[in-house]
Amino acid sequence: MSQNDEHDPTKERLLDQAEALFAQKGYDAVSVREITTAARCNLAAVNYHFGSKENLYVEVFRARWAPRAMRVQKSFRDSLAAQDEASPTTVARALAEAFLIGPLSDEERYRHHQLMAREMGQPTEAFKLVAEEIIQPFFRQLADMLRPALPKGLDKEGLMLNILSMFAIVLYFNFARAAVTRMTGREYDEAFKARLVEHITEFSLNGLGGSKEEVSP
Amino acid sequence: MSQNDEHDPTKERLLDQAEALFAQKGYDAVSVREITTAARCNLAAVNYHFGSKENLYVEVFRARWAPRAMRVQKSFRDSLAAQDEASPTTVARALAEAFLIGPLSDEERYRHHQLMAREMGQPTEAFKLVAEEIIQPFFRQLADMLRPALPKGLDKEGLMLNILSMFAIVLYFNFARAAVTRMTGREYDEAFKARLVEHITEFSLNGLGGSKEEVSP
DNA sequence: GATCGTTTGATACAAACGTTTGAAACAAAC
DNA sequence: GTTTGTTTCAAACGTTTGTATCAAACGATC
Repeated sequence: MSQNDEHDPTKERLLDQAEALFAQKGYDAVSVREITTAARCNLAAVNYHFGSKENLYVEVFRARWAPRAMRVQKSFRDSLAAQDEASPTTVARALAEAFLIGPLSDEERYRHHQLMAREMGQPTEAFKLVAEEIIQPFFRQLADMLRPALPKGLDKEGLMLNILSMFAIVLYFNFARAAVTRMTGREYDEAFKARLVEHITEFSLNGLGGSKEEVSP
Repeated sequence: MSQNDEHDPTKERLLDQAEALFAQKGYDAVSVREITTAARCNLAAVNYHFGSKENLYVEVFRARWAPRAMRVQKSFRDSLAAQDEASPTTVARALAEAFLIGPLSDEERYRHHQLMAREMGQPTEAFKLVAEEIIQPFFRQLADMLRPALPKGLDKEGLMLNILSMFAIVLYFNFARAAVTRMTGREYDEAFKARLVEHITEFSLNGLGGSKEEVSP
């Protein structure tokens, strides 16, 4: 064998272009020809490297989406570690910052959440991978962080609903940019994203049981 | 002319089946043959009645989606009118109830929010219609209701962000049922939907400036 | 009951789809 | 320099796509 590493240029280009197109248009609206043209390679390359269009889609999640999700999670943990303690306020702000500003470029973030939203609404084979290896472990971490600061009477399910709601908002403000821009009249520049972080932090506080705290750091 | 009313059985069946399939699979994953087979009519019927597949899609929003959105809004206004006053608490609860329980069957609600989520992430011609005639007027109503109860210092944009966040949560718990069921282990039965209404009401309160109130009615 | 516009039906069409093929090009090993 | 395994390429495969065509069936009006 000659290689099992990840440095085949054609394969890399296919993954990049496939992800961008799948995120932008959805699986069925993208043709293999469109992907291979964008990746400047032959039509047969998809079937040679990935076996099928569907395998390529799943591989996009394994090789591109999941690593990027890990980077976002790390960004969240780092900015939280810089705080004195993990109060609901600091957790909420760190989460909003990681997912709305964080380590990703604007285009990366858009791709990331478009793909996520599509899988949320219509789970495929890729969702199993994403849920088991990325989302569930992260939610467990979040729950462990927040549990000590919980108000009495909030059970495990209630905590999960709160975490889901925070994610719903973060997801929405990323994947529905067009709608948000239309409703607010604002583009996603740095000022607006900072505003969104403030908003999400404040909005999430009550659910997280931190309504008695001050929002500003 | 023989008719301009809405009682052509074939046309109606086409709209029904098209909506169900578009919601379930997305525009590109559904073929005209699939729609006409489901509607038990000839292949040519789509082009005869709607001119093209794309027109049919837009017409689904005009003839099915929009009227249903109006029914949900009416349900919201009615349950709010039964209250003494439109406090943030009652508004939040009425909204959650209208969109999670409300007048729609479970399948209707699922269709409705699937289509909405798709248009949010990737707006088409249909989104213009939906935004201008349904969403924006409703948001204006909501803003007018909430404005008197606003805490000081919450500007127009902040109010819009709060409304968007409430909708993000409501949308998410409807269109991402599969993901929510996976994370919580709960099916969307009456008990869970009631739990979700409670959760959303409470979660939204801080953002809406009602954190000083009691949640239970 | 003949005539009209309207709706259905079977069929045809070119274009695009995902996938397969087999030969050419390539790089490394001997 | 030949051999070997890997990758790329143009071309073609059989299906399926959205749309067009046109005759048959229908329903009301005269």
